[in-house]
Amino acid sequence: MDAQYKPFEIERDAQQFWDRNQCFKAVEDANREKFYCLSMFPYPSGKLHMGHVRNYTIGDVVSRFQRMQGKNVMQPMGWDAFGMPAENAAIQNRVPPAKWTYDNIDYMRNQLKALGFAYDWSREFATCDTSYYRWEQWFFAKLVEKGLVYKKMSTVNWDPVDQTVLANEQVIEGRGWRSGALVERKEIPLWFLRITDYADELLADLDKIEWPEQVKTMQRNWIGKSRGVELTFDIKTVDGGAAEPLSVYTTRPDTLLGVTYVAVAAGHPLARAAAQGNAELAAFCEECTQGGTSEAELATKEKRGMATGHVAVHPLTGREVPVYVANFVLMEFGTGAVMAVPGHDQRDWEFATKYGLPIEAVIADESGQAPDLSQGAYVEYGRLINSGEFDGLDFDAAFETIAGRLAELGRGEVKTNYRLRDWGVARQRYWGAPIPVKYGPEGQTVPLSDEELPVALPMEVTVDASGSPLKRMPEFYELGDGWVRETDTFDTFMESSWYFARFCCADNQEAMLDERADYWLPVDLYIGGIEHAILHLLYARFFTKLMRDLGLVKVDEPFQRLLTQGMVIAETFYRTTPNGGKEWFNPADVEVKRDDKGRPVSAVLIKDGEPVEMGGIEKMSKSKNNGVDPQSMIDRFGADTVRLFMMFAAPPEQSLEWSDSGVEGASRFLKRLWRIVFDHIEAEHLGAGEPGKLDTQALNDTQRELRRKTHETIKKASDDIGRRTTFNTAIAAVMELTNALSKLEDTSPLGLAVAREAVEACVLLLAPITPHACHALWRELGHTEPAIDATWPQWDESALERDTIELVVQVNGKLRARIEVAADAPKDAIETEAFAAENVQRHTEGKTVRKVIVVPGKLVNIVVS
RNA sequence: GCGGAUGUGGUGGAAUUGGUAGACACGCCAGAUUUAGGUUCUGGUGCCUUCGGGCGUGGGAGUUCAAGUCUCCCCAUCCGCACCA
Repeated sequence: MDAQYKPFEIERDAQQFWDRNQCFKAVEDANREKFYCLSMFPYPSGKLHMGHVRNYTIGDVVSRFQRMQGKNVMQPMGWDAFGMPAENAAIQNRVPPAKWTYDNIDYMRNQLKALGFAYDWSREFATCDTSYYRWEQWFFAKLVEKGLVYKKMSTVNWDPVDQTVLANEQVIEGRGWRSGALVERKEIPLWFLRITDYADELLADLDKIEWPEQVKTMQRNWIGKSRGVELTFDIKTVDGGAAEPLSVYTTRPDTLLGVTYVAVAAGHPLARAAAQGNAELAAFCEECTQGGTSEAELATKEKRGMATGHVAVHPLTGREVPVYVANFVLMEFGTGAVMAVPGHDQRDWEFATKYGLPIEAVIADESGQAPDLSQGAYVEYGRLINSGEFDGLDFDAAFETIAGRLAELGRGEVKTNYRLRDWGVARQRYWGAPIPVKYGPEGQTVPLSDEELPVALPMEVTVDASGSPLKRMPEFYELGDGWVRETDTFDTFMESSWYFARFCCADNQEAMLDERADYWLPVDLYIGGIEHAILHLLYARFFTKLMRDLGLVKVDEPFQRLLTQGMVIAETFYRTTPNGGKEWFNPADVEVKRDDKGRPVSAVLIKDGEPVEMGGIEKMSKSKNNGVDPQSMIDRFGADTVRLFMMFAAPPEQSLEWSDSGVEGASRFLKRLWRIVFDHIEAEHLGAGEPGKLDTQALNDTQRELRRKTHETIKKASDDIGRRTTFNTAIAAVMELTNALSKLEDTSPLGLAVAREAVEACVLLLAPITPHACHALWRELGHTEPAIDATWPQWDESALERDTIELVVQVNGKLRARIEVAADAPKDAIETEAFAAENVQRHTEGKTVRKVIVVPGKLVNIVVS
């Protein structure tokens, strides 16, 4: 054994061993408990970033840990390969998206291999492989047959200069990112999946899965199930005629008597009709179509409106209130119209204040009086006032009574609503899976049959900024006899909604899924960024239910446990350029100066020695140039050091701050571990050649203490990795054990035996985290079976027992003494001991003891006054 | 704007069930070895202090014998918002 830790040799050897023996190839085995561990697959953007390394290290640690628990583990990897960046790269570099994507995949695969992840590479695929998306097309066609798909008009961001549809990301402050043109909202027909049909099940099944509560809450709020009333207002037009009654939905029917106006979307038929004879209103409606479609943009922009001149007739009182067109009401949401109660809704209040509309109180505050509405709306529940016959009712009674009255009058009904909207899956882009539908000469819309599938995406294309090349390729869409193929492609969320199932049987060319999916599913632990908490995870859950209902899988939910990992962040550095912009410098090119307490005070660029500004700690990104390249770290320290640092620096759910000195610390620890094991083996050789038998009855105090530390560490690390997934504290515990081990100077046979137990525990407990070093060390310790297949160490409860324990003694909650008592000492003996302590006497002298609290095993608190 | 989180020494973090705040590591200081520097090893390190002790977990209130942990209000930062992935 080499006295020196040489990570590059060790890592090469270990990886070759695993590869040669196909250690991570997963085979279905009904007699063993399975564990399917999955990390969110990457988009092949070019090279791995630290976020990937963190994500995949977590998955790998859990996979290797579960394998050591004896489970049949499957950990696959693949590529989420469709998406906009490939098109953008194609425009910039004139490389076809397919070539760009597959080149990136080749590079990134090698990076993953260098990190030593225990993947079953035989299951690898990219979603842009025809052999993958053909089944998505097949599945979509089945959904069309089942009526779970429909086409309807929908709003998109339209760039009038580039004549193309823009993603929300491509709309910067209301303008197209390339053209700079003011973006317009445009209506086009698009394909939708009926996710709302599954809203109730998606909501209810959240109770079945072990996900972080915050993620479940976000999904519940996103689905947004509410109970309310849908009611109608009669409309009197400007000229005194009648128009179609206006339908609105409200969750606060108790405030119905406080309605002082109603508002409709600019695209609402009522608004369109009113605009016809009203140039000013028409101009306003036109203005409302400008700007992006994102909810954040709509919600934060200035609320504006204009009266239509029409009036709405209150369904209960007959009162006539004005009808406004408002820019914050959208056709996509609900009925495209809202009733406004400015007294009890803040947004309505602001709008009413701005346009001088009446604000009336119909809900009493806690004191039973009309609330003060001069500074804002009163939005709490309360008893009704100024509501005629409904006065005095509380929310529940008012809800039922008013809903009942509306129903009697044929003016409304109780209705359950969802915030969730159906999923628009069509994109007007090239680099995606073609939607498998054809259109006939008489307007027929027909899903493609099995014989017509797959529709392969043409690979040799020229991409420019003016939209999908498919729309300019008759050889793609012309089918003859007047039939044409759909040129839209799928939302890339479609591919990521079922890849976890395909990993179970990626080699099946005859079917989408087979019985192997029943063996592996559900995924036991799914790991990925919190940014996917809603969309991706909701769509994957939805797809699982669709696949179940088509008989393809047997599970209701795809991911039993979920771990949402935090971001990787780093310090930023910049200089202000002469034109007022900022030039960002990579942390690798900057040297930070510290004061004598170690506080960073300034920084200079290494290249020119001139100062740079410190811009604060931010998420690693291209725009701030603060990304640390994982490859350069692997090249410098080796994969184990990078993995160890990532797992040690923070618990997985929190953001992790990159620190060069932290990485050096991780490297130092591995060197130390290596030397401790080396020294131990040397000591064994210098001694009798064999460590003595571990006779637990014969241990002296020091030996017993180390042995207790060993077993405490095993217990803690097992719980930290297995249950809590707090790898940082598991590592800290092992570090404590190595610290104790290096203090031990005992070369007696029994001492060596106790030390060996500790050394082996360290190696095995760290094996999932730093697998290469532990692979080598385990072999050096004389084991022929590889560390990956070693049994996870078990703790011995009897080793944890103590004869005496230390208790703290508080006086009035302040720590005053520590006492050593027998582990089984009775309460009164503990009290006596506590009062006997010198410092306790000093603080209780001349005072009256009011109370004594004894918490067994923890403390004694003496309350005096 | 709406929804969800986070905030603890100079720094990353620990404290799992309301019970010793600061484990472990980084940094810094001192010493040893070596010395060109680094490496390695040992010890110290929350702040204030009249050396008795006092203060201290973003800020303010509250519950409790006891609060980083529970409740209320406020501030700051981050994530998501349906065509980024």
